[in-house]
Amino acid sequence: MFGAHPFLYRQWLHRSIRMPDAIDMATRARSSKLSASMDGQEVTVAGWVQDTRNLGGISFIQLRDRDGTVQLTLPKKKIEPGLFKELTTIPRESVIAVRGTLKANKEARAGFEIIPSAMAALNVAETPLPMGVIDKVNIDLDTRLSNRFMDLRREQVLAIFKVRDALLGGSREYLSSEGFLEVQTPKIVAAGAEGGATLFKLSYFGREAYLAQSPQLYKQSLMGAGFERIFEIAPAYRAELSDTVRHLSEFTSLDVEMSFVKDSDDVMKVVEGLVAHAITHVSRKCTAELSMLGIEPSEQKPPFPRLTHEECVRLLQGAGKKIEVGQDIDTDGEKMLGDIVKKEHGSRLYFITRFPTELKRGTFYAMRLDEDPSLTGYFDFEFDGEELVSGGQREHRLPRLIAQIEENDMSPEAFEFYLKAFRFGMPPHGGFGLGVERFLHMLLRLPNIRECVLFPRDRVRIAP
RNA sequence: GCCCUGGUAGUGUAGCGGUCUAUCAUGGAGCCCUGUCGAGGCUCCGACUCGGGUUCAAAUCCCGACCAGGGCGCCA
Repeated sequence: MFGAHPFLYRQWLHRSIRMPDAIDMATRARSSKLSASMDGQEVTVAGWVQDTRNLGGISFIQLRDRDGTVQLTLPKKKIEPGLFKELTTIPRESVIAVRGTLKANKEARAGFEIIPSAMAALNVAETPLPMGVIDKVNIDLDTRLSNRFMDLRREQVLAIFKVRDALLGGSREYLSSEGFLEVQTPKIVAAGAEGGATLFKLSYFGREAYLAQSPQLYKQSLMGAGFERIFEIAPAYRAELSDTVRHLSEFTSLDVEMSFVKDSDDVMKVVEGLVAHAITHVSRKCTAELSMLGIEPSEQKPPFPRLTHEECVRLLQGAGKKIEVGQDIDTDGEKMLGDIVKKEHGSRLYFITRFPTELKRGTFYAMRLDEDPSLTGYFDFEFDGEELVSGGQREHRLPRLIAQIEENDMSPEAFEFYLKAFRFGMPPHGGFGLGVERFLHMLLRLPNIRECVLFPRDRVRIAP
């Protein structure tokens, strides 16, 4: 790997220094563990040199780690000259370890500072940096993503991933408390849940295989297996030619499936319980991160409004949109609807229920309403006019399922492994899929969904 | 895939036929400064995406390629 960059490799060898005996990494404390109450103690800190302010007779260095920054203060007369010189001239973003004395001091913003007595330059950064970490100039998202390892050092970017962690943590907490079992299903599959156009094809020991676009068929198989209530948080792959601020080629899908439901409403209750709990969890746990991102914490209380697809169309017609009942709501209509529902129901979160069968055509496993087969029990769950969740009760009766597969011009033979589970005891069941990045995108009101992924994959980007 | 817009120092930009030896900020190199935290002062460094064309003259106009941004369709 280094073969292509001998220069970089050589430089790395030269500039890296073994940890000197004066610094014991076993005692290293992260910035959040230090406080003014430790006045006079010897401490070891390590991190990235974020900023150096050399005023001549005194210097200040902000040393950053995952938790924040700590200030190193170097009064020239009290620091050994060689150490002063080394610390004040090391390039920004170099990684260093420092031992020193913690001093409580009201003049320091944190209320304390560290007076260094020894340092180790663990990795000296080259200059100039490909992008600034704390510079006050804008950086294009494309530049940021091309230098993502450096972009992720920025505190507001890191904050997104701390929120993501809390969002998934809150989701797991809720689902676990509701008796759902966390599972993992294969991502290399022989057949897709929907049409073939959106599948990434790959060569599997000479045979054709695909990256899973959804765990749908496996989730349902597990209902046949008697797992009753399961969830999965895993990547899903879509080879759609979408190039927008809300699409990714690889995204994280939070999928839920549950047996013995009476109808889609049972599924909706889990959706709203999950979403409300996750938002509340984030609001309580990530106050600092939310404030850094300019987001007001909010606690959402279910139930959320439920509007039938037909009602939504009528609302849009009332607002002057050209649309007919039974017709799909386009992107513009979806956004309008988000505004209307917020105004009339006071909620950013709502369900669109009773989707017309015609609009869920690819979704052959959707159960249709007995009283009106032109409608399904399927719903979308929307957040500020963006689709967050799609789900509903599945068709568990084999003859109808086969008929619906055939109606979609697909061959039941291709789904044999899946259909087999319906022949030997399949309970009525339903579930949903939630786009984790979509959730973050809307919750944090980020301009682009790519912000929510460490290393996003889109139509053109496969590196880094 | 379609429509629109744009590519100028490491980064973000101004300029949009001659006055460009290309603006500003940020950054980098260096110097001064004992309380910085958007530090301050001084010096220097660093760029017109590529290929054709039009013109006396192209960063600037035209064509193509490549790259990027926004929108649509589709979807989580």
